[in-house]
Amino acid sequence: MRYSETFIPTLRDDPADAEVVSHKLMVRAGMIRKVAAGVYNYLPLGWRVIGKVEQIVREEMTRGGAQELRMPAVQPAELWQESGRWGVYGKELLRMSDRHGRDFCIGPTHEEIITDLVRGEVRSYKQLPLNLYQIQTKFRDEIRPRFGLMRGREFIMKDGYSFDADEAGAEATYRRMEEAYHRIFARMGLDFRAVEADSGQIGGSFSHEFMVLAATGEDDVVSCTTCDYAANSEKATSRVSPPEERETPALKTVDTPGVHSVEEVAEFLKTSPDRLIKTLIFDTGTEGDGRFVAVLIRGDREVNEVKLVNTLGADGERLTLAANPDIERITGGAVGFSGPVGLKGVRVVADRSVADLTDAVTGANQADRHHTHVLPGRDFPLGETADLDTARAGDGCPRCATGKLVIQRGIEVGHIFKLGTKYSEAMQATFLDPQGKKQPFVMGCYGIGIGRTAAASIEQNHDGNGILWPMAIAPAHVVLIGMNMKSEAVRDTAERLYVELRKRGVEVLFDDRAERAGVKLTDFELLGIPLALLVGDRGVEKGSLELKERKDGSTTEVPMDDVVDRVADKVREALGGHGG
RNA sequence: CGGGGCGUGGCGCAGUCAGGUAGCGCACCUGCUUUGGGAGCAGGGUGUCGGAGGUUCAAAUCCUCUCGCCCCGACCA
Repeated sequence: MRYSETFIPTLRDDPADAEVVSHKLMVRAGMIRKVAAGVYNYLPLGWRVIGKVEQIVREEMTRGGAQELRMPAVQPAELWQESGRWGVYGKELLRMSDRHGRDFCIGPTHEEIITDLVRGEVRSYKQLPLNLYQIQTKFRDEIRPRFGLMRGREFIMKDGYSFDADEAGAEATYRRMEEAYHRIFARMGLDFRAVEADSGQIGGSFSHEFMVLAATGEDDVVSCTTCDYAANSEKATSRVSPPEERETPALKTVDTPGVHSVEEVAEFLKTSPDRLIKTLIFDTGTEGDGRFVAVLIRGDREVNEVKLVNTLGADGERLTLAANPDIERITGGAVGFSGPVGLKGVRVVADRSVADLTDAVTGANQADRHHTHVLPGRDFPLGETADLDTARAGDGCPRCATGKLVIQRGIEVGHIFKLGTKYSEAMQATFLDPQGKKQPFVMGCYGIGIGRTAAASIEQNHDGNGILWPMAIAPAHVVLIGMNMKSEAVRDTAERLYVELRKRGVEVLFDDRAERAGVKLTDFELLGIPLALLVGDRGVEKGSLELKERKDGSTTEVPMDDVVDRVADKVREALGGHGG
């Protein structure tokens, strides 16, 4: 690439509408331009980065036994109705109709399409396993797109789907994909963690997210300081030790005038927040008897709503805390004094932390009154219990005995799910097993945000002057800078090196512009290409050129005759055995 | 959807409170000089001030509506 002929519109100032560093730098470096909220143009340099990321993904998916194909972006509503998701996917699904009034959507994901394809073609267990993927533009009408490529509405995703004959096969495929994902993100030089995750809207039995650790991440990653436990905060559990066990005298009701909050109650009754039982009335938003649910949790802990949604089988978008009049009707008392003792006609779910409590305190379902000396199981039935607790930094690790949990921010760049038979059953996608019996496919699905991965790399690798691309996904390996293109000697040397470097498989951005050296060096730093080879009169006369590392700004003198070898070696070394 | 903020040459912004000929920096174009860390001098304006309506002798500025964009929130008892 000759800089003078390439469309690289760099900017001196940060764009006014960008907040995070990857967004600012990708715009400034002339890699992306916004078209609408969450919708971008990918300019030549940005598109090269995307291409590099895609290529690494392809290579490792192939190694993991997957095959690339391509499905349509526009999908008919019927398939979504069949899977049941047309009704539940919500406003994120961009819907439209064609000239005949038939409903379509722009695919946010392709479980329906692939399941339809495979059920139509695969008849026998002998044709399994099958692992298919594509790299394609997706559209999700996000509530709030933001941060450039980190959360776009239109975005490029690698989505893969596997079909196995049984659980064991599906599990093996899942492991192969998990390994492939580790290789993919390691090759890109990212600092990441694979964490246990909630499977959310896609559904299924279990899943892992691949999180790039960065302060601007939108997710909280909970991990153990000593063992390898790591989970999304939506899913994370922790060891919560109960307060000291003690004898519980007979239940007593006491006046607590004007005392509402957990802290106030604990102080007023001379006890600690971890002996309180908070009772929260949730509204699932559905009609009928099961609409309201009372949730019990220890006073010093907080309900994890994602876990609650999963436990209740509720719709996460509809679940809210109940309105005050509803609370008063259900508990028969004032808001702020709810408690499980004598609570009737409503489903009660307790967090595990409540089961261990002795000599506890709860609201009495009357204004300004609480119960003391409450023993779960004795004073109220301890029916349904579940893990509903939000893990916190400093909590004990649930897996090892000694570790403490820490919380870091992470960017979700990949997500793998074991789907089981959720879609194959809903869509009656079956094959014949060796006994000639119909069986539903056991599925998995595997996503990677291509653009988001590029953005995450910048979040993790940048400095005050610009981007620091790892060699593997940089838009070029080296910038060949003609320091003064008016000098004939410089021009001739640079032109010769441009040819020779490319012959050696090095990707060169030849800065042949009639700009001053300072401008070129500044742009080199902004663009973040790992190496710069400086060709100036000084070096040409001396017979040695300067090779500059973007990462630390260091410069080494290389004899003219060795320059091509040296650059080629450095590139090969940085790619770690994977070709350019 | 709720709250807040912002829309003025390509980009970043001032001007809006207090109505009176649309500005600054960068970029861009021409010429000369300069050429190893964002050059200097001289000349050049490329704008329906997001849009529509209203008030006024007069609107970027005041009022109403509308569109777009950004941020926070949409469980925190």
